[in-house]
Amino acid sequence: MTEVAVVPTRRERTRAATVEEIKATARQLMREQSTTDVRFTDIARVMGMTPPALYRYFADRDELLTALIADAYTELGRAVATAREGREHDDVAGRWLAAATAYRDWARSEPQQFALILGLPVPGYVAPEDGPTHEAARDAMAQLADLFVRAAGLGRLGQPLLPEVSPEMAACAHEKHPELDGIVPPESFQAMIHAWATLHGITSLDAYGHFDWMGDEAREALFASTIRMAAMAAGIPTD
Amino acid sequence: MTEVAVVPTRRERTRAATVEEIKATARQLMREQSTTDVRFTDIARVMGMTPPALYRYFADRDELLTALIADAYTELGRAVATAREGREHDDVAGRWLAAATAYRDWARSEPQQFALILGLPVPGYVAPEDGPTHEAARDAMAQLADLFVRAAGLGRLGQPLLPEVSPEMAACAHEKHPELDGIVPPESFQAMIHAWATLHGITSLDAYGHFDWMGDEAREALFASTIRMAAMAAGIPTD
DNA sequence: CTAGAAGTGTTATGGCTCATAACAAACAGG
DNA sequence: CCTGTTTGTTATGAGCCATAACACTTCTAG
Repeated sequence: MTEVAVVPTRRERTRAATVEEIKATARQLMREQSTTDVRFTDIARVMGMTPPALYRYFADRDELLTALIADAYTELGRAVATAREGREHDDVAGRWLAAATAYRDWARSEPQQFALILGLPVPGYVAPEDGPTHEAARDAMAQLADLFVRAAGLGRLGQPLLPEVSPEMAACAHEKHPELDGIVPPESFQAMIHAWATLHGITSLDAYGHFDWMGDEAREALFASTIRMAAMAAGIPTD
Repeated sequence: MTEVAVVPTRRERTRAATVEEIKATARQLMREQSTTDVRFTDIARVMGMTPPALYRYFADRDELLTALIADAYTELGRAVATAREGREHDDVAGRWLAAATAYRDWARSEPQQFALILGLPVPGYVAPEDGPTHEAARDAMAQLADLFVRAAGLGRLGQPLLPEVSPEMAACAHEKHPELDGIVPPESFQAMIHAWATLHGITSLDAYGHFDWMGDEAREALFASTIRMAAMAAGIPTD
């Protein structure tokens, strides 16, 4: 346990680079072919290798898929967090808008990866024990929760449009997110999920092309109004 | 053009029955395997046939997929319409709740088919010219529009939470849905899509298992509150 | 410096699926 | 009963996943 390799060796670096190249190539092919179904043959061909060589880096397609899911989940989270951090700490309205827009933009630019983490589980893929699949949901919630905690701390978290909460939801909030106790009231916890659902709905429909029948300007305006409505309904200040 | 076969022959009937059995088997396998990726081999095995026989009924996998998508779109529409018709004509609140619940229940019971029409377009599948893929969106909109038209006719369509509408959205409403002119104002048209986005978001997250971390009662309560919030925000009476 | 070990790539192979071709059996109408 | 259509079969080829066996490169220890 002493003297662990703090500095990666040359081999470790080249191996890591190859792993990254494989994943990047897979993502590129996913974009080009508009599918989450990646063929080892194609990845290898693009990389100038033969298919079996990929098995030195990933045991099978599921393992590659798991890595891609983990990456996607991380990248979506990072995109949202970065956008959020770009606004002042006390600009709650701006932070909600920025985070929501980042969520939407990432989904539109990477619809396959978005589907990978928040769509129907991929053919044949089974999420590993406590895997990152559902963690995307948890993380999205955590980022939203941070927004609500901050708004509450600033005393700017308004009452949601729907102030009633069922005992089950209140209990769920207390059990699953005890860190919010005394800070974000149950009705705001519920409203938080409402806001996320609205954001996720408009994003999904948009990312999968179901608003293609309307013009770009109208679609942008629709998204903006949806986010604004969600904020109003959730008690997020809209300034 | 005279004397077209109004009565299907025996052959036509058996053929249609086989087509239905193929589709039903495909749907069954989709459910059992939790995937939209259906293998001709499996369908044939379940039906006691050999794989090439299926090509007598569908030219290739895409054609079967197209048929399944068309069916799914029809069935979702029918499920929602049936639920809606189960309520009195003037029970606007009940109709919204019933329609939304049917939408969610169908998605939960048939997540693969739901993903087929409203998720990421399937690997390799290209929607035929004016195909039914995006029609699911149009149909969902039409059913919602009917609800709003009826509410407006009864004078019970309230002002939405967000009364402002961008010129682009107003123009889009006028161009794409001229039948609503003078009946459903632009801000309510916009609110209608907001309501659908919220419904679709909560439904997608639920159907794909992203609320599995909460108990069944909490999930039900969450759905009910979300639908109620959406109604309030859209100006649908909640009684 | 030089084996031997570890790592990384290749070709060869088996099993599975999609899809077509060629052929056989069942069926409808004169 | 006979003939053409429909519907099924077996045979076959191409492509992909995955493994096995083998070859080359790179690191490391003596």
